[in-house]
Amino acid sequence: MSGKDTYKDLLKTGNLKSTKHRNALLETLEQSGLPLTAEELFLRLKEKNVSISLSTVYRILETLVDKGFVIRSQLATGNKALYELSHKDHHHHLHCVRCRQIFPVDGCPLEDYEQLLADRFGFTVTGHNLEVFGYCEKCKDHKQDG
Amino acid sequence: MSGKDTYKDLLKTGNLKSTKHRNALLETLEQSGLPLTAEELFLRLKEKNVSISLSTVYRILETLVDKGFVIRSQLATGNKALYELSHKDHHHHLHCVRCRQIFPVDGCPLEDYEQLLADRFGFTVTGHNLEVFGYCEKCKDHKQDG
DNA sequence: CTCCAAAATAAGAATCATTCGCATTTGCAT
DNA sequence: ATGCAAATGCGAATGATTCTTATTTTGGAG
Ligand SMILES: [Mn+2]
Ligand SMILES: [Mn+2]
Ligand SMILES: [Zn+2]
Ligand SMILES: [Zn+2]
Repeated sequence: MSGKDTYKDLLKTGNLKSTKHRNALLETLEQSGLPLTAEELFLRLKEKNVSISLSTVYRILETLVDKGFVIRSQLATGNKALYELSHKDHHHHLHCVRCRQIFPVDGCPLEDYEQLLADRFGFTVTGHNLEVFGYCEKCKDHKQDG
Repeated sequence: MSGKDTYKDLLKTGNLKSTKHRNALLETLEQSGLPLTAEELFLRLKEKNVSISLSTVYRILETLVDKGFVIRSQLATGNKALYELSHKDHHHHLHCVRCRQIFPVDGCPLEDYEQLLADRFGFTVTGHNLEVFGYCEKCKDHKQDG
């Protein structure tokens, strides 16, 4: 499940060289399953004894976003960007405002809406971002707390 | 339509003093109708001969967001936050990726979805952000251009 | 109206995520 | 194996936002 060249073919489709940094970063994103910040990735790579510069993490992420292999998102409140693999099906996340946990939710409620926008406004939709805030099951009872 | 104390009552409901800066900023947001960055607000205030510091623009915006009078949002791609009045009905925006124009759209396609999230995941939704990207009517023909 | 304490502002420094510049190393086609 | 373009390391630079502190303004008490 974990090799140096696991993502060689994927990278090749983007005309990108297969480097240990790119493979390790992609593997880390895959193992996470949840979106991570550049710094979180940097730290997880360190734990795996992958020596890498934070600049390189950012550079690799930028490249992978350009190629469409990675999705970048940014919370309205948060200051750091989040990155996750895009090879999974399109989906969204629930953000618990108390414990900060992120819950992925399969599927998307916006397909009909995008068609409506095309019909009514002549707007050709190419993508969207949706983030939902609230209290997760464990935190809903503490809704009043600080 | 334009006075120094136009928003005195609104501000009072938030225990905020009615200052010329706050009134002018709120008036500018109201006149815009579209979300603006802190810097855009700063420049529009200058044009109105309102002498204000950029730090103050940020500080006022933070205060108004805390009180719920202003909505702050951040594009996944963009680096600057956008601010708009929240006293209007809940709505979303279309972002043209070519001409960068923003088109407000009344209404929200997510009410049913939020109920579904509550039922299926026990997640108590308190809010959401939705941004739709694509090509506006004028730009759709140039979809291939740089 | 005058005066005071609290709140708000100006100005610039500080912060922090992200990007850049350039020297060095690495991947990969030949 | 060789050479060159691509990738990386590392520190400096950038830019949006926040913070610090002195000064000014507001709203209310007297
Ligand atoms: Mn979606
Ligand atoms: Mn909405
Ligand atoms: Zn929670
Ligand atoms: Zn357009």
